[in-house]
Amino acid sequence: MSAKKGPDFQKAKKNRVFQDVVDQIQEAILDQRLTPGDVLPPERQLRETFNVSRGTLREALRVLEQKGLIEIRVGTTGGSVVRQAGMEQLTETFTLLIRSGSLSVMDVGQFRTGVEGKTAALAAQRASAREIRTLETMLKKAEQMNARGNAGWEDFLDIDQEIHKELAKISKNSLYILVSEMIHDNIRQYYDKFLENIPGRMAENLKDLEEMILAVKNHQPLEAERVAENHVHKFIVHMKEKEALLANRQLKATAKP
Amino acid sequence: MSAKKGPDFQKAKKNRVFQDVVDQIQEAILDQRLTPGDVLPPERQLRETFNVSRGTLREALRVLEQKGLIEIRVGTTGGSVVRQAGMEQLTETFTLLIRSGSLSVMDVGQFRTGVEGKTAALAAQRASAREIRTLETMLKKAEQMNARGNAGWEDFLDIDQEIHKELAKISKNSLYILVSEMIHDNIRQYYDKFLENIPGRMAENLKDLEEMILAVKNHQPLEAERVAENHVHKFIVHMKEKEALLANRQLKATAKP
DNA sequence: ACTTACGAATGGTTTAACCATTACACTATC
DNA sequence: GATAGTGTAATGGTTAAACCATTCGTAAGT
Repeated sequence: MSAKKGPDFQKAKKNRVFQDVVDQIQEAILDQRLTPGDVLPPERQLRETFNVSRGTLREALRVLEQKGLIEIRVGTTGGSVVRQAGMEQLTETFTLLIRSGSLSVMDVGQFRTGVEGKTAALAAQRASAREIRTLETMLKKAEQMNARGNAGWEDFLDIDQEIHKELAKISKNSLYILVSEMIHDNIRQYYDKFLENIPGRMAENLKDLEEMILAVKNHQPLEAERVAENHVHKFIVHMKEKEALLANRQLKATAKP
Repeated sequence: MSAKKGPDFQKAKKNRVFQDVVDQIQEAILDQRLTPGDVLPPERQLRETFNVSRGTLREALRVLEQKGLIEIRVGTTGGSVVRQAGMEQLTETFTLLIRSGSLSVMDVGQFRTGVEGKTAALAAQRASAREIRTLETMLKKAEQMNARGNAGWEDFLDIDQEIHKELAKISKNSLYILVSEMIHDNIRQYYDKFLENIPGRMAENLKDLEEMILAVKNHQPLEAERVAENHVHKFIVHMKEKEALLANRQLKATAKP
C-alpha cells in the first residue's frame, strides 16, 4: 500500500476506565476543588457517581494513593482523605531508580558535590545566630566522635550527614532540603560499603566540617561553597578508589583458580 | 496514666494483602530475579500463586504499574512486562509537587540557577568537537530568532531551553540530564506568565548564550558556570519583578472600589 | 459519671461471570 | 504457492453481589 496522505492521528486515547476516574479526581485536587483534609464520598457512593464497578473504582483509588494524593482510612469515619502532596513519593521513586541501577553512584556523587556546595553557600548567606549555634553544637559532637577513635567512625558519619541536612534547612530553599534528604537517605549504604576509616581520615573530615561551619558563621558563601565541594569530593574519590580496589580483588579471585 | 517503661513497639504492620503482593514482586525485580523484558504469569495464574483474588492481585499490579516497574499489555501474548525503571515517574511526581504548590517558583528558580551553573561547568570539561558544533548550530537559530524581533520571542525561549537541555546531555551525568528535563518541562509555564520581551532583553539573553557556549568551546568550566548562573539569575529576577508588579496591580484593584 | 456492649458504616477481600483486544493458525481464494 | 480473510483461544478489563474486618458513636447497664 502506498503512503497515505494526511495526518496520521494517534489512536484515540485508550481509556481504561479507572484511568478516567484517576484523572478526574486528580484534576479536582490540583484545581483546589478538593483541598487537603477533604474526605471523598464512600466507595459505594463514588462507584455510582462515576458509574463504574467498585473494583474499578478501587483500582483508581489505589493509583491516587500511590501518587500520594489521597490517604485511605478504614472504619466508620474512614474514607479517602485528600493529602498535602509531600516529598515522600519523590524520595521513593528516586530510591527505586538508584536500587534498580539506573543511576550510577558516581553520577549521584558528582551531583551531590554541586548541590552541597550551593547549599552551603546559601546557608552562609542566610544563617541566623541561633542556627549557627545549632551547627556548632553538632560540630562539638563530631569532635567527640573523633576523640573516640575508630569506635566513633559510624557515629561520625551520622553526624556528618546530619550537619549537611541542617545546612539544607538553613538554606531555607525547599528544593535543596528535598534533594538533600533524597540523596542522604539513599547514599548512606554506599558509604558503609566503600568508605573505611583509615588513620587520619576522620580528623581530616572533621577539619573540613570546622572550616565549613566557620565560613557559614562568617557569612562567606564562596568559601563555604569551596570547602563543602571539596569535602564531598573527597568522599567520592575515596569511594572510587575503594570500588576499584574491590573490583580488582574480585577479578583476581575469579582469574586464579 | 504514667509513662510506661520499656520499648513502645509499633503496631504490627498493617498488612493489606495487595501490599504484600506488591512487595514480593518489587523485591524480585530489584534483586534482579526478574529483569526488564521478563513477562509475569497471567493474572489468573498469579492469583493462584499468591492465593489472592483476582481483584486484589490487580490492585497490586496497578501499584507496580504506577511505580513504573511493570507495563501491562493486553491481548493473547499480553501480560505484565517488567520495565527498566526510568525517569518518567520522577518527573511526574515532581510535576505534581509543583502543580500542588508545594514548591515555590522562586525556590525552583534558585535551585535551577545552581544546577545550570554546574551543568555548564561539566559540559565545558567534557564537550567533544561534535557536541560543540551542535551547540553552535543551536546558537545560530537563536540569532535568527533575535533578528525576527518580537515575533521571535517565543521561539527564542524554546531554543534557550533546548540549549540548556543539550548542555545537560553533554555533561554526561544522568542526574543533571534528569533534573534538567524535570525543571524545564515544568517551569516553562511560568516563563509565559511572568516573562515579557521588553526591548533589548532578547539581545541581552543572546549575548549570554554566546558567552556561555564560547566558554564551553574553550573548555573554561569556571567561566561557563559564572555565565550560566548569571543568565538564569536574570530570568529569576525578571520573574520576581513581574510577579511583584502583578501582585501590586491586583492589590490596587481590590482596594479601590 | 463511667464502663460496656452493640450496631452501623466504612474499607478490604472473595467469587464468578462476561466483555474487548490481540496473536496466530487455519481456510478459502486467486 | 502466495495471499487475504476468518475463526479461535488466551489475555487483560470490567461488572456484580456478597461477606469479612475495623472503627466509632451510642445506648444500655452499673
